[in-house]
Amino acid sequence: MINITLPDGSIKQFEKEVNGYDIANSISPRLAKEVLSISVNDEIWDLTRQITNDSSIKLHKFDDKEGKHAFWHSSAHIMAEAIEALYPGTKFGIGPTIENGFYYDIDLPEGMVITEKDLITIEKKMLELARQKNNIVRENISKADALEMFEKKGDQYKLELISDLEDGTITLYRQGNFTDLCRGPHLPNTEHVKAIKLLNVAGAYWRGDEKNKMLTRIYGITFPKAKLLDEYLVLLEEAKKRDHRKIGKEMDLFTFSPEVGMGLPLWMPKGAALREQLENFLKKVQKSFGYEQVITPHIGNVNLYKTSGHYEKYGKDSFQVITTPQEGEEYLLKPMNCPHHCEIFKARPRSYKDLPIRFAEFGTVYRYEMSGELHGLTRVRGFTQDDAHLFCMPDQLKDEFKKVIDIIFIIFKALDFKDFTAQISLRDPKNTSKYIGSDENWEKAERAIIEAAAEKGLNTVTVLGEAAFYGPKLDFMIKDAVGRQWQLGTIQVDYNLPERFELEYTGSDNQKHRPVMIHRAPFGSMERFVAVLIEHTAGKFPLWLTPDQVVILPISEKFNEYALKVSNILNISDIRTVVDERNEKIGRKIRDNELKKIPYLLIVGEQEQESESVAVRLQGQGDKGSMTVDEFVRYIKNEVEQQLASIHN
RNA sequence: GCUGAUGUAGCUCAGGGGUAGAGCACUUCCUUGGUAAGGAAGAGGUCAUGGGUUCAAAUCCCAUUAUCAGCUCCA
Repeated sequence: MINITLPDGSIKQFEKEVNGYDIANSISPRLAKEVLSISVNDEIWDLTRQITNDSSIKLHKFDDKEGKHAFWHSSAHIMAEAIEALYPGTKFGIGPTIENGFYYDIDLPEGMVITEKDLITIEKKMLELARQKNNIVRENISKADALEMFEKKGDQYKLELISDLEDGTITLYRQGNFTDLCRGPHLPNTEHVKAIKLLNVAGAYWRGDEKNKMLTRIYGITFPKAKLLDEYLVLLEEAKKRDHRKIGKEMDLFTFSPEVGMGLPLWMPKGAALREQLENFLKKVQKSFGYEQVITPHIGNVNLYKTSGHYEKYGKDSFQVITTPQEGEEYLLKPMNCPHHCEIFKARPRSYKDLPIRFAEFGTVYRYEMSGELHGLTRVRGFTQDDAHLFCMPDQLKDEFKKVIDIIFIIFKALDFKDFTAQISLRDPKNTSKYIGSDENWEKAERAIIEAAAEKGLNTVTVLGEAAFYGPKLDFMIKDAVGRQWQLGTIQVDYNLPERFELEYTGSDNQKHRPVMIHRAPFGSMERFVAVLIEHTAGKFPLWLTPDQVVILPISEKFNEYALKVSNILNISDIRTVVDERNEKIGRKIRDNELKKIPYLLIVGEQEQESESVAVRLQGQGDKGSMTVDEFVRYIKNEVEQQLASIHN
């Protein structure tokens, strides 16, 4: 007699051992049809695996994360089966599931390539295989047998994977003519896979190491119903419409020119206006947190970066040194602001009474990113950090750190960024040579971050090996329109640069002490932040921020007067006269054309000359009815002030 | 940097060894008071750049360059 506890706490009894499929069937035939995998005592199993002891279980359908995982994992196997059939001799790397779908890394026989056109053929083959309704069978195998089997197949990638596994834990999955090394779990049968879309094909290094051979990676996604696939494809299309590169072009926010250079954005008037609003907003917040603005040059002597350690780490991969008519004199385009701010700290003796000192600068820096890395505004070679460096006593560190988290919260709240990941990035304990500074300082710094984040009640994920070379970080990641994660805000604790720059303050004991440094940039960079902001709002910025208030008075001699009133309170970068004396009706035509480009629009159309009343409509907010221009100005002023007030509180 | 794809008018794209195409945008005129109006006419392109093959190249081949997707990297 076996007791199976269901998620609601009820217990079902079975005469003898059962599997997930039997349990589902005992509840309802419909469930049995839809169920894909099962959690047994919090371990995910195949439906067909026999449960021999009392267990608590949960059945997973496609709606569950666990169900999707099994579904896509099996789909990856079906794809591999199809590829093996179509391209005999192909060797297989790994084929995991990802957030949306799966991929498989394959090594095609010499001379063969798969291009996007071939994906349709593979899709068809996959559907054909899925329709064969093959059972997917799990099999335990000894390490020796597994090695022998893949040796025979000549699949060196699987052999490499197997050699890293413990004997006794190795399982194979078999469906049709295809067998793969796999931990599982899988669907019981291929028939569940009804809709298949292979999305793209790209290169990927074996085991993610650029020294290894590059394999062909095929990405795909599958669904149990064709309708779900259609919905997903529509979603993808919608996401592409929010791409900041597309919207940026349409709204005339920024552009690139090959003449200027790749990865060097040119901000157009509206984009510059948007940036200015963001900068003003953050400056105001920072001022209330006791920051002081500083300004430093765009270049610095090479020695500055040799002192900081950046030159040794990044020198050869950076824009190269700038020489001068003076023999031996070398400068570097500023790749970061920290060393400059350290020198400001050093410029005069500091007392413990002055700390913390907080130097802020919208500092433009230049980094030679690899050409394949450049991506719209999210990854560029010249960008402006909303940078600040806080110098404090060790016992002030945690408090200061928490205050920076507060600033980031203010920003994310103001711009309605709810869906972010807070990532604690620590150094890789197995490879400490990549980092500078003593173990003791690293431990102190890492502890400070972990504690501060915990005390702020942040849900964090911890990633080893993601720290900066001088210290650990707390990074705030946000996804773009198509689900790629980008790091925005970052807070870093640093005991090392103060040592390298020999920074000191005089303590209450009249002794010299070393301050601790916090590097932080809540936006990350203006460029990347604007990019993510565009994708989150689809270009419909909040009123207080938008550069695109266009006021149009179709037929009115008072246009200039009105425009001035409105522009005094709004950040209007584009007010266009639409009154043409020769033909007063021309105004309408311009307005229609403008409309196409402007996602957020104020239209003020005069209705009755005598009363000076206008029709106001905020695009995206509907009609606001009739009001006079003065009323309109007051209304907008009020709106903007309210928005700003609610943010700053 | 690596693998693959792409580069044709301001934008979105079709075409393709022998006068360069469409829609939208732009200019002028006509019609039209209201959130992507209609009509007529016009302007706009060494088909990314440089070589090669050919009687002939925007088209085929090679190289370069930029963009896109992914990998790697990200102070």
